[in-house]
Amino acid sequence: MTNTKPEEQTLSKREFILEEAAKLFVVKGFKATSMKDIAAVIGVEAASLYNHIKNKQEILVVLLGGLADRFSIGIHEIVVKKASSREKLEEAIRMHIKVSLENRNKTHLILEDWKQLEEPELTRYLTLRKEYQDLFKGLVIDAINSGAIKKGNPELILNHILSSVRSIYNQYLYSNTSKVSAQEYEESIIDFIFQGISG
Amino acid sequence: MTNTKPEEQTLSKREFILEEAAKLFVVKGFKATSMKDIAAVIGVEAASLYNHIKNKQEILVVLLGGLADRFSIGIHEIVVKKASSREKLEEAIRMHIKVSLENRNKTHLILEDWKQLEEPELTRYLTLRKEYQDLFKGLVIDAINSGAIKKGNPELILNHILSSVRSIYNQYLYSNTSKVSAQEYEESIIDFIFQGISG
DNA sequence: CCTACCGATCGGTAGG
DNA sequence: CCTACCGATCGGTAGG
Repeated sequence: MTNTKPEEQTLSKREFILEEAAKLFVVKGFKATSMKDIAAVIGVEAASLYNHIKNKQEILVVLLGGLADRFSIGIHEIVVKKASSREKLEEAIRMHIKVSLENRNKTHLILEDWKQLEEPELTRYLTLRKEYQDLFKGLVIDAINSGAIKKGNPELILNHILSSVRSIYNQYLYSNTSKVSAQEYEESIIDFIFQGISG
Repeated sequence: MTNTKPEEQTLSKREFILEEAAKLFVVKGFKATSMKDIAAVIGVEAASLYNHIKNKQEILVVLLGGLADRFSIGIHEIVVKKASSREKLEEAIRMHIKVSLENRNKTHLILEDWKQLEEPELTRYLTLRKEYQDLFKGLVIDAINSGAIKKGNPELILNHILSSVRSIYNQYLYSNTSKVSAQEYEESIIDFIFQGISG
C-alpha cells in the first residue's frame, strides 16, 4: 500500500519522457534528437533517463508499437463488421483520421523515423504495416466491386486515400490549418477523398 | 582546351556524389547517413569526398536548393499566364507532379530532412516554401471565386492537394504502385484531386 | 537522481 | 585520392 505511490510516479515519469521525446522527434527527427535534448526538456541529466527507459531505441519501439497496435485493432474491428462496403471503407478512413489526430506527435514517426528501428522490431513493424494496408486494400476492392466507388487500380486508390490522411501529420505543410477543429478536419478529408474539389 | 576534360570529370563526380547521397538519404535519412556510407557507395575513402564537396551540409543545401528553385520557377510561370483559374490550378498541380516524379530522390528530402538545414539556408528554404504555398493558395482562391471548384477553406483545400501529390515521395506507402507509368500516375492523381473516388 | 567516465562514431583537416 | 589523425558528441554504464 505505501509503495504504490512511488510506482505510480515512476510510471508517469516514464510516460512523460515518452511524450516529450515524441514531441522532439517531430521537430528535429529521431536521429538528430540526443538523450541530452530529451533530458533537458524533462529537467534531469541524460544519464538519469536510463532509470525509466532501457535505451533510446526503446523509446522509438514503444511509441511506434503502441501506434501500430491501435491502427491494427481499428482495421480488424471494421473488417469483420456487417455493413455495406462503402460504409466500411468510410469507417476505416474515419478510424485512421481519428487515430492520427489523437496521436499527432507519434503519428509523425510513421513518416521517416520508423527507418531507425532495429531488428527484430523493424520487421515486426513492416509486417504490421503491410497487413494493415492489405486489409485496407481489401475494403477498397470490395467497394469497387460493389460499384460504391469508381473502378481503378486498388493500390493507387489506397495510396491516394492514405496520402490524404497523412496531411494530418504533415501539418507543417500549411500551418494555418490548425485553426480548424478536429471534426471539421475529418469531414473535410472525407469529402475530399470521396468527392474531390470540383464544384 | 586540354584541361576541359579534367574539369568535366570533377563536375560529374560531384554530381555523382550528390545523386548517390540523395538515394542514401531516402533509405536512411540525412542524419543517419554518414560520410563513410556515401564514400562506400562512390568507392573512395570518406576523406576524399571533401575534394568535391565542402561538407555534408552542402550536399543537403545543393539538393534542396535546386529543387526549391524548380518548384519556384514552375509556379511563377503559371501564375502570370493568361488562362482560366481552373486551367491554371490544374497546370500548377501537374507541374508539381512532374517536378516530383523527375526528382523522386531529392523530393523525398522535403518530407523531413529539410529540418537538418542550418541557418541561413533554413530560413531561405522556409521563405521559398511559404512563397510557393501562398502563390498556390492564390490559384485555389481564384478557382473558388470563379466557381471552378467548390467553396471551402482555401488552406485546407491546398493541404489536400499537396498531400495528394506527396504520395509520390511517400511511395513506400504502397510499393506496388511503382508498376504504374508516370503518365498514368499523373492522370490518376489529377482525377482523384478533382473528382475523388466516388462512382 | 547525479558525477564521472568510456568506447564508438562522427564530420572534418593536414599533409603528402 | 589516401593515411593518419583530431576534437566533439553520442549513447550508455558504474557506482554511489
